[in-house]
Formats: sequence, structure tokens, C-alpha cells
Amino acid sequence: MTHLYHGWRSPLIAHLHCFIDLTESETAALASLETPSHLLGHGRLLQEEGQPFTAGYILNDGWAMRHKDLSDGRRQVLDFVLPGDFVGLEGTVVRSADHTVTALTDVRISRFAFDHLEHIIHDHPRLVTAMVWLAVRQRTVLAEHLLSLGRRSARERVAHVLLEIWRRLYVRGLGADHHCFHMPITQTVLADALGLSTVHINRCLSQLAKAGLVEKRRDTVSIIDLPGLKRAADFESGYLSEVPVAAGMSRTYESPR
Amino acid sequence: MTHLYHGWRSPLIAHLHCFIDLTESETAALASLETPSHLLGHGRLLQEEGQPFTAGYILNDGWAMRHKDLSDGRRQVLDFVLPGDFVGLEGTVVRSADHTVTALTDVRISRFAFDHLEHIIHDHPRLVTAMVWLAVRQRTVLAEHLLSLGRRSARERVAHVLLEIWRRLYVRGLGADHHCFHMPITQTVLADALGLSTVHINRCLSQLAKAGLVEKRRDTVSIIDLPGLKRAADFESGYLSEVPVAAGMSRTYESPR
DNA sequence: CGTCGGGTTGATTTACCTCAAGCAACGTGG
DNA sequence: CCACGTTGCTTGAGGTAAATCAACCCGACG
Repeated sequence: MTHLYHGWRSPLIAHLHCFIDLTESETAALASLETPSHLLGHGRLLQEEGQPFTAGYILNDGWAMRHKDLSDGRRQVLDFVLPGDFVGLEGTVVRSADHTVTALTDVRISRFAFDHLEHIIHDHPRLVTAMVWLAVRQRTVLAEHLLSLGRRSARERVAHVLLEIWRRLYVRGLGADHHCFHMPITQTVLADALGLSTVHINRCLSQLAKAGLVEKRRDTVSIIDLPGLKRAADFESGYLSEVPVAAGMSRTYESPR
Repeated sequence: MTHLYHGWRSPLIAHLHCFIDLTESETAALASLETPSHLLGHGRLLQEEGQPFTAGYILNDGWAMRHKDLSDGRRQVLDFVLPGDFVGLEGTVVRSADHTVTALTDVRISRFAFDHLEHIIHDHPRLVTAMVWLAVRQRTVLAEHLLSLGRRSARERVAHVLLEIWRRLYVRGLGADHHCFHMPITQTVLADALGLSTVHINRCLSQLAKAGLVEKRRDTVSIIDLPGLKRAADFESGYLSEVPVAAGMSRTYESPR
């Protein structure tokens, strides 16, 4: 809880730092994955369901979404990809993508070859654990998301997703300090994430605003009454805060010396 | 597609075989995880949300569910644990469980120490890849589940989950051959998995039966009209069939020689 | 100045829930 | 062997949360 934000420039490093103290050389190795970054316009795909993986990505800046679409146009957003997230890491064990990843804003990404990743891991075996941790945490978010869609009311869902995003940004050291953060997504996207209609999203949002829990200007959300919002969402703050696992790092996924 | 069922006694091995040809010694190593198996009555917990992990499990026989519960009693089943599934593998990188796992039937499980797993992986580094694959695949199932809850109608959800379970059993070589399989769960549990009420589950189920798509005797489901059911669910059979990734096995997660 | 993507608001419809009752199957103890 | 409670399935009636349909608004942008 005390070590959430460490002032790293890279959200990836900041995020991993929740879990593990990286050495200089490990940090440098990760940085080498992040270095050559280029731009992608919003709406562009990072990967597409059914298509084979060609490389891995790190999202450096901007937002993206993982989603699956049905043939008749219905869409489900599985998860938001925030700065510091990997995209397409599964490509290391699986041939083709099971979901699409689309840029929600103009984004800055680093593309890396799986071979390069392999070399890095070869030299810094502890990083495997770190990546597995990232994957496990992603699954945690998915599970919470599933709980929302299955058993929470629309109002609760909206309240919950705001808190989740706020928390996730905070952990990466991305200016979510003053209970206020940048959320560059349309209500349509939010609807597709929460399994609701845009109209209803809109109503829930204004309802929360009217209740004095949040405030929303275009692209920016401020949490006015944090405990109130948590109550409205019955938000378990625990699930996104991770105490560094001292023992874990020397276990299991570490390669033989 | 051709190598779905190989006749292994162990569902775990059968499942992994979709993805990777295990050597004799790798198979033996996995078997050593599975050997000391003991029984647990239905309703018993394998792990509990918030509690620290103490060991890992393999489910040898019977069904279990992963689930999260809200304080007011609402429950969301995230996933069914079928024979051959690991439980609590995340314990290797994370301190405490983010969801509960409960036995749905009397089950036979193997409990193993993380240390033991560590030794095995030390001796058989390829198995790390196999486990990562298992984790990735689990996430695939979760994602599909999320799509159901968010964007599919009740009828589609029910149809879909039947097909999914049928497929998952089939892949492990668990008598799901004649489009007919054992499904030892109550409609209440199914409701909690699909985010619906028991009453509505019941209605969808009988509707599907009346339409001549499935037949349900107690604990057993028969798929009468497979293509029809697939249409009712718009089921993408692709997402659960995995062609072995020849290249993948020598990549990335393999430890340095 | 028109167009366009996105947000807002109202009216109507509907898919699913809740409540409630009845029933079949099963175990348990007398 | 029969009363019994229990647990799960089934069916009906009425209610409601959220969808859909349909305007209208507004700022951005060419």
C-alpha cells in the first residue's frame, strides 16, 4: 500500500514494482523492449481475433481495448489496455489471437520480436515470474469484470469500473492523484465494456453525478465522494493492490541457475 | 482437430497433449504431481478468496467451480473446474486467492507443494511453457464467458455453455463422445455461472429441449441437433481447439540450457 | 455553414427477475 | 414400510431494470 508510486517514468516498470524490486539490469532489459516506440492512430488494430501473432507490443501511451465481436455487430470489451500493459504476450505460447485489440486513442507503442523477449528472459530469468504475475493479475481483473456483468446492477457496474480504472492508473503512477483522472473513451465503449446500452450508461453516469459521487467533464472523471462511490459499487479495494511477495520471487518460474 | 483424444488415462495429460507432445519423463514428472490423490466431499473449499495459498491442486475426478461472492449473497461462477485442471497455480506468484474454489461434487484431488512443482520444473523446463499455455487457455475461456454475460441473450448463453462444456470434456478424453455427457450441476449453479435466475435457466433449457436441440435427463445432457445448437449459440468452435504449436515449444519460456 | 460524432432526454417495449406454489426424487429416522 | 424434511425442478403471474426507438442538442471540424 505504501509503495504504489515510485516515480518511474515507465508505467510498466512502476506497475511491476508493486510486485518485485527490479535490479538495474532488469530494468534496463525491460527498457530495451520499450525503446523503439512508434505511433498508431486511434481505431487501428494491434491484433485481430483469429489472426496469427507476429510480435508483441507494449503500450506506452494512450488507451486501447481488448474486445470480441459477434457476427451481428454486438461487441464486448473485455478489458482496457492502459499504458504499461503488454499486448499479445500470449503469442509466445499460442498461434493466433482469441480477441482483437484496438486503439481507443492515438497511441504510442513499442513493438518487439518474440525472439528479443526470449533473449532478455534468457539473461534475466526472474522476468518470467514478473510476466506470469502480470498475466495472473490480468486474469484477476477479468474475473472482477465477470462478476460485474453477471451479478451487479448497472449502477454498481459503472461505479465499479470508474474505481477500477482510477486504481489501475494510480498503481502505474499515471496522474490519478487528486481523485481525478483522464478517461478518453466514449460512452459507447463503456457500454460495450459493461454489457449495457449507451443510453443506460449515460443515465447511470448522470445519476452518480447528481448524487454527488463523481463529476465528469469531457474525457475527465473526478471522484468527489470516494467512500460513497465505493459503497455504490461495493468495491473491494484489495483486488488491485498487491503487496510485494518477497518469497515468491525466488520460486518456481525462476530458471535453474 | 484430429488429435483431440489420445486415450490417456489422465485428463491433464490428454489436455496438454493438444498442445505439446510430452516426453516419457515429462509425463512421468506430471504423474508424480498427480499420484497421492485423496477425496473431498461436495461443497468443500479448495481455496478461499482472500486466504493465502498453501499448496496447489490437480482435480482428478469430479467437478468444482471458481466463484466470487458479493457480501449480500449474490454469487458469480467464473468457471468450472473439470478433471485435469490445476487449481491454485497462481499461488506461485501471488500471495492470496482472488476467488474461491468449491467442489460441486465429491472430488478426487492431488495436493502438491509448490516446492515439488519447482523441482519438477527445474528438471523439465518445457513444462513451464505447458503451464503458461494452460493459463492462457483458461483466460480464453474467461473471455468467452465474459462475451456471453455481456452480449448474449439468455438462450444463447445456455446453448453456448453446453457446447463449451461438451468441448472441454471431449478434449480431455472424458466420455463426451456420443454428443452426450455428464453434467453434475444444479440449475442454481448454472444460473450463477450465466448471470441469470434459476427460473430463467429452467425456461431456456426446456425451450432448447422443446426445440429439439438438446435433451436433459438428470445430470446428463445429450446434444440432439449439434448444428442447430451451434446456431442458437453462435458458437465459434475454434476457440477451444488448439493445434499443437510446433515452434512455440522451443521458445521464450524455456529455460536456458 | 452544414455535417458528423457524441451526448442527453423522453416514451415505449421487453427480457428477465421475483414471488409463490406445487411436485418429484431422495434420504432419514421412526 | 411409511411419514418427513430437504433439495432441486417446474410453472404461473406480476413487476422492473434495462433495451430500443426516436428526437434533439452541441461542439468540433472541414
